[in-house]
Amino acid sequence: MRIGELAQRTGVSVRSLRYYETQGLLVSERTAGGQREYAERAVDRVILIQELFAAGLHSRKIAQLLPCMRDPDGGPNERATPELVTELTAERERIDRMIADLATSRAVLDDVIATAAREL
Amino acid sequence: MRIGELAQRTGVSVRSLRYYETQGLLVSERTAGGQREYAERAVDRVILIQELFAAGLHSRKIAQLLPCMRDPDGGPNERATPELVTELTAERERIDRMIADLATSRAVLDDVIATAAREL
DNA sequence: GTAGAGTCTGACATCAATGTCAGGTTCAAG
DNA sequence: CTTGAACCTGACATTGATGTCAGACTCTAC
Repeated sequence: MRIGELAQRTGVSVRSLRYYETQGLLVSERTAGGQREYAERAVDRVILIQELFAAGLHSRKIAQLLPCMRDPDGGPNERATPELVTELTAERERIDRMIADLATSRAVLDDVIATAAREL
Repeated sequence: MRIGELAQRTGVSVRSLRYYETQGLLVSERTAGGQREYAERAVDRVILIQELFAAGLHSRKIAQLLPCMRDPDGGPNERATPELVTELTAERERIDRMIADLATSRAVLDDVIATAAREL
C-alpha cells in the first residue's frame, strides 16, 4: 500500500510516517518512481510505534528496541545489549509509575465529575 | 515556606513553580519584599499538578479543574460547568486509553527484556 | 496524453513545559 | 552594615513530534 492508505488505516499523519522513516522506525520499498510502498505488516508496526511514543519512549530508543522484538513468526532479529536492557528496565519502571499517576489523575477527574453530577 | 524549599520538597524546579503561578495553578502570598511565601498545602497541590500534567492535561484545563476539587476539609470552591464536565469526561476516557496503551508497551518491554535474559 | 489526485523533498512553524541567563533586589546571619 | 545565598522579572532557547507550505514529480483512469 502507499503512504496515504497507511496513514488512513493507522490514524497517523503522512507527515509522521515519513518522520518515522527518517528515525529508522519504519522501512518502505520504493516504486520505480520513488514512492513509498508498504507491506501489510506496516500497519501493526505503526500502531506499535504510536503506543511506544505514548508511553514516553523517544524515537531513538524505539529504534533500538524494535529489532529486538520477537516477530510474530519467529525470534528477534537482534538481541538487546545489556545497556539497552538496563535502559528498558528503567523505562519499564517509569511506565509503572506513569500508570499509577494516571490512576490518581483519573480518580481526581472522577471525583470532580461525580461532585458536579451530584449538584445538578 | 519560600519557593526554593517548595521546589526541593516537590522535586519541581523553581522555574516551573513560577510558571504554575502565571497559569493560575498555584497561588502564593508575598513578603514585604515581594518574595513568594507558600502554605504547607502547596506541597500536595504541586504534586497533584504534576500528576495532572503527566496525565496529559494542559495547564488551562487544570486551572479550570482545580477549583472544582473537594478540599480535604470541605466541599469544592466552585462547581464544574456542564461544558467542563464534558471535557473532563473526554479526558477521563483518554486517560483510560492511555493506561491500556501503557500496559501494552510495558508488555512489549517485558518481552524484550525477558528474551534478552533468556539468551544470556 | 492528459487531468487530477497522490506523492516526493526540504524548509520553516508550532506547541507547552521547562531550562537558562542577565541584571537587580531581598533576606538572614555574622 | 555587610556579605552571600536566595529570590525577583523578563527574555530567549530548547525539545521532539507534528503541522504546513511550496514546487516538482508520479500514478491511475479516462
